[in-house]
Amino acid sequence: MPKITFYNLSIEKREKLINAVKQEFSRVPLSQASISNIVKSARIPRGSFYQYFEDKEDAFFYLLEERVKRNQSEVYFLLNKHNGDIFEMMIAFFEKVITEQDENRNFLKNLFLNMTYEVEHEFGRSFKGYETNQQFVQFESKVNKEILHISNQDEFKYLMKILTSVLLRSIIETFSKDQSKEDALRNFKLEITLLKRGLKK
Amino acid sequence: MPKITFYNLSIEKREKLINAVKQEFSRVPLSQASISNIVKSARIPRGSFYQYFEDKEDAFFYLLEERVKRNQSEVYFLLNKHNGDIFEMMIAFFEKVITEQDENRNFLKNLFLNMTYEVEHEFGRSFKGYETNQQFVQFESKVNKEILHISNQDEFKYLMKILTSVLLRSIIETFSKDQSKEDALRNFKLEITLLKRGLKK
DNA sequence: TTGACATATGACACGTTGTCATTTAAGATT
DNA sequence: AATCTTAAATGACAACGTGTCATATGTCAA
Repeated sequence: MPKITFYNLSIEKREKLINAVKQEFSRVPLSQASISNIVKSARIPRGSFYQYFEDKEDAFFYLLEERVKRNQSEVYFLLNKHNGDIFEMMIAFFEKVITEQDENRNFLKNLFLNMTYEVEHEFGRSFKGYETNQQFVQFESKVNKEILHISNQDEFKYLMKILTSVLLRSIIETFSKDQSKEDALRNFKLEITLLKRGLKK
Repeated sequence: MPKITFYNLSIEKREKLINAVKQEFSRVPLSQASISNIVKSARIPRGSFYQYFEDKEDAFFYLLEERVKRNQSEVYFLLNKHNGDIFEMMIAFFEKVITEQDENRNFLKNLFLNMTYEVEHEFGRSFKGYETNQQFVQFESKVNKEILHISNQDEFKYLMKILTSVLLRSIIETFSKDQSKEDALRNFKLEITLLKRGLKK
């Protein structure tokens, strides 16, 4: 987590810093990003960076968390829009992510092509909320369970795990192969179809 | 790929080097591994390392590829053992990976908790073989398609994609949460059950 | 013995990281 | 206004890691 001093920053200075951070993580993935570049582009002395963040990772996860918060709103919105149909929500979410433009796209590309467990775990919160609160229950209540082939609470969790792992892998494939929106969507929809109807006769 | 000089090495020296490499990548994930440590533990001069490998990644992927080759044999073996039932093969493979012991386990843990796209792609070859040859067709021919709910060649590919992504995420979860073999297996089997019967009523 | 080629070696230049002693700023107190 | 106190800013620096390169050493054939 960013240090208190970060939050005490004036809006302008904070924006300047965030932009520099974003720029660096859009340029290269976390492992290749350099603090030297960030401070250079934000025009702050090196020591200052460490006044605001613990390290590279800290800055990266700050950015990621902001994105996850936006995702959560998006997920709610899409779930409502599709009347609680989780499959349709996933497809809409998939489409939204892969059509992101410009710097955001590069950030996402670097993010998805370098999905360590920690990053995946954080990103997964887009759908689950944070354990500490009741967001998962809240989320669950928005889902139309009528159409799902599950017999208990527990199975719903596994269903979500399956869906998010297929979603993630599809996004990764899209970015890695630079697939067109159309191709990517067709592939993902096909996988969802298979998932819905089952893999075994 | 390792350079020719690497393959010209005497068996003893090569073993010594490989062990040092393995040790380092069992200690920490790729991004944190250091060549300095490797050469120290292999007792070779720094320059020699670069005589054999391009860089850290090169050494890492060499190790990974060796593992993938072994996986391929294992997959064939397990597929035969279970009469072409791909679901049973997956479960058996899952069990084998998560019960790996000692240094191998640490290597795998670092591997799975830091699954970048490139690593995942390489690892995925455990099931698919290499594109350049007919291994995928060969693999496919060993699978009992009778029990699969697919209507064409193409759908089989998607089915494999789904299964491998669920398998991977399950392994990752097992390592990240340090689950017991029993818990992990129970969870994975449940997911396979859901996958088989379909997620939608 | 010599030449030609492959391999080995380790010092070095370069870049990056995180720290810390020092300076500067911002309030609070008298 | 002068002084004190605490927070924040600064940049030089030590420590470390990387990849290279000029030089040394080994090998083998002519």
